[in-house]
Amino acid sequence: MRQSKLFGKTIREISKDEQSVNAQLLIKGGFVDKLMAGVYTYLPLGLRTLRKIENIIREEMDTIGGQEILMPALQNKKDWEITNRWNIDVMMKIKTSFGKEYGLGWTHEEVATPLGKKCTKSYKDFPFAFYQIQTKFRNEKRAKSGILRGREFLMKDLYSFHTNEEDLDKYYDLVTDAYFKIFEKIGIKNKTYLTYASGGDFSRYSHEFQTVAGAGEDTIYICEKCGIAINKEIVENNQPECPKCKNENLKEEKAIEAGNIFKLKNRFSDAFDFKFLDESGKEKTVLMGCYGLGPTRLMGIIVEKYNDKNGIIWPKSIAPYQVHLVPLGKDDKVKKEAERIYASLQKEKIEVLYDDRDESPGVK
RNA sequence: CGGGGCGUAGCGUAACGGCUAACGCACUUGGUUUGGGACCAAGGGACUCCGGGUUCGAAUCCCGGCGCCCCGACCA
Repeated sequence: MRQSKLFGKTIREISKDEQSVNAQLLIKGGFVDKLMAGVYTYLPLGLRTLRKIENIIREEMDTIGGQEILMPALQNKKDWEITNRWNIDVMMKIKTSFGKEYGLGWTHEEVATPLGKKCTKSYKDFPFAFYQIQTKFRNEKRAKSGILRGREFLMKDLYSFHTNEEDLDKYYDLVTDAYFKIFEKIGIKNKTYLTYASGGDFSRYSHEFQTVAGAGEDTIYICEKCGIAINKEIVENNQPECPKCKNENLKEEKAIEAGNIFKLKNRFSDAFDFKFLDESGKEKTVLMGCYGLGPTRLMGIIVEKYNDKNGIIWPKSIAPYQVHLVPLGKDDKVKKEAERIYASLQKEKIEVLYDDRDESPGVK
C-alpha cells in the first residue's frame, strides 16, 4: 500500500476531552474514527488489525470444532419474550414506521437455541458447536473508555450443545485452552487470568478472562500460586480467597474483561423445549455452553498495554503491515531503490506500507 | 440515570457584553528546503451545536434542548 493513497490521516492534536488512552492513540494514528459516543468506524489501518485478531480467533475456534455461521443482528421480539429477556435494559429496540418492534442483538442465545433445535433430532447429531463474529448492540447507559465499552462492537460468540454434563465440562475446558492460545498469539497471555465471576441467573460461577490493565473497570484478586483470579463482584464478606486453593493472600488489580464463558446448561434449551432422542429413544434436554470474546475490545486492550510516548506498538501478529518502508531524503537513488524494494516485497506477498509521500523525514 | 466539566474553520485553541470572530496545525498556489513533526510569501475555509430570551448590541448573560468527556450507578 502506498501511503500517499491511504485513506485516513494521522492527527497531530487531539482534544483533551478524549482521555482514554486507546481512543487517543487509535484516533491520532488514523486507525479509527469516532462517529458518536461508543460507536466507531474502523479505517483501513485499524480494520487490518481487527481482521487479524478475528482470524486468530477463527483459527482457534475452528481447531476446537467450532463452525462459523452468521446470525442476524435484528432480533425477533417473540423469542426474547420466551426467555423473559425482552425488557432487559441493555436491549436496544427499534420500532418500524408501521409499529412492529425488533430488538438488536446483544447476545444470541435466543437465535442460537431455536436454530440448534431446528437442525437436530438425535444424540447422533451431538455434540456440536457454532460461532459467529458479529456486531453486537448494547444500550450502555454510559459508553466509555474508547473502544473498550461501546454501544456497538464486535463479538465472537460460540455456542456449544451437548447430551450430558461431562461432555459440556470437557468442551468448556477446551474452549478455555483455546482462549489462552488466542491471548498468547495476540500478546496478552501473561497478563490475562482465568477469573471466577458471577454466573448470572444460571450457575454459581462463570469464568471471565481478565487482562490486568490500569484502564480496567473490574477489580480482581489474583492467586499467584494457582494463576487464577476472582472477581471482586463475587467476593464474600470482603475477604477474597482463591476458589481453588483457598489462599487468602491475593493480589488486587484493575483488569479489563476480555472474554466471558458460561455453562448455560438447560437455561435456554428448557425455554425453547430443545430436546434430543437418546440411544434408547427417550427424550432428554440438551445442555449448552456459550463463550464470548470481543475482537474490538481485544484491540483496545492491546493498545492500552502496548504503547509509549510515540504511539501504539502493535505485536507483530496483528500489526496492520509487517513492513513500513520509509525512504528519507529527496535523492533520486533513494527513491528508485525504495520503489524497487516495494515492488519486490509485494511480489513476495509481504505486507508493506510504503511511505511514498513527499514529506520531510520528521513527518514520516 | 444522578453529579461535574465542555461545545468557536477539518483538528487543537483564543477572544472584557462592543471594530470585519483571532492564532497554531492541516489544506491550496509559488519558491527555498530534505536523516527526526522545515522556511518564506500569497490564498481558501466559521449560520461561534440547535431553539428561544435579555440587551442599542450576544461566541460571551439567562432558559430549554442536543452532543462530547469524566465520576458514580448500571453492565444476565
